Amino acid sequence: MPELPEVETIKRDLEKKIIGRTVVDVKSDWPKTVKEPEYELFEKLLVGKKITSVWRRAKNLIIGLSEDTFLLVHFKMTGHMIIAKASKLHKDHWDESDEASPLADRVNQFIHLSFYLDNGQVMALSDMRKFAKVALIGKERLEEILADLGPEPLEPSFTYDLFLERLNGKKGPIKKVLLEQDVIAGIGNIYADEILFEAGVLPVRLVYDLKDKELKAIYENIKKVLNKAVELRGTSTSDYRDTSGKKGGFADVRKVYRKTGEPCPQGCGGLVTRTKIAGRSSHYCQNCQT
DNA sequence: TGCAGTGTTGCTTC
DNA sequence: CGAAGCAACACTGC
Repeated sequence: MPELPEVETIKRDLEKKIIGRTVVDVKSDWPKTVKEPEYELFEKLLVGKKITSVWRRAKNLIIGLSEDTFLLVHFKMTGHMIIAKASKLHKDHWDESDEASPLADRVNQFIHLSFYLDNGQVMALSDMRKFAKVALIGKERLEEILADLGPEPLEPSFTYDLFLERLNGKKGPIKKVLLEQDVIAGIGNIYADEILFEAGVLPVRLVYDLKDKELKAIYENIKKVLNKAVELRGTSTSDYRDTSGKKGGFADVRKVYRKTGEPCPQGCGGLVTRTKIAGRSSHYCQNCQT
């Protein structure tokens, strides 16, 4: 699930926990996670590199390393990063009474790539479905990979005019277009549904058909919903956890996503309905959204 | 028991 | 060419 708010949460945690550390070892039981360079070289190149910065672009996490190299991480469906003492990642050391331990949860068994650091800690990629991808690349390659992404919706530079410009000429339902990373970067299925609910706009509505007032409401709620989700450290409907293994708080305040059949939270008397748009399940209130 | 559904994206197919 | 479908993988719930 890691969408913009989840990756932002990971980024902020990592900034506090890993900057200045040096990678001393790399291990993986699923080398396919590494896209480039080939795994053996990836491991070899990483050892000895110092972590200098942590960034986010759309749903990508970027870890800046010495010698102008970058570790690019995309979490896809179930990936997330865990920081723990190296000893905590082995079952022998599992303390079941420790709620904050990543091992208090079903996280450890899905760790497929581990970066051992020079302070006895590990940064570990936990990823049940093994879709996550990482790459170790230079600046030019990084820029090439990120080149097609649309604007960052939480940046002040993402103005209403820019939003309109990005939507201009886009075909199909608004829900589908909100998910397109080259139009606006970072929105996924959960937040697209929540944004459209707050805006009172049905997900099937065609972009060219939306009125000024509706466009404005969507624009404002992109910022509002994403900011709220960042504040609450993301959504954990399933496997997502922060770097300490804790769940995000947005799942508790979400209004429609995966609430099919429940009464509308606005109390309008309608029920939350589910439909499929562009192959993705979409949740909305037939009463409040028009 | 079995199969549809799950947060993403990029490749294949039509 | 664009759009739709599916594959990558593992698990949950009906």
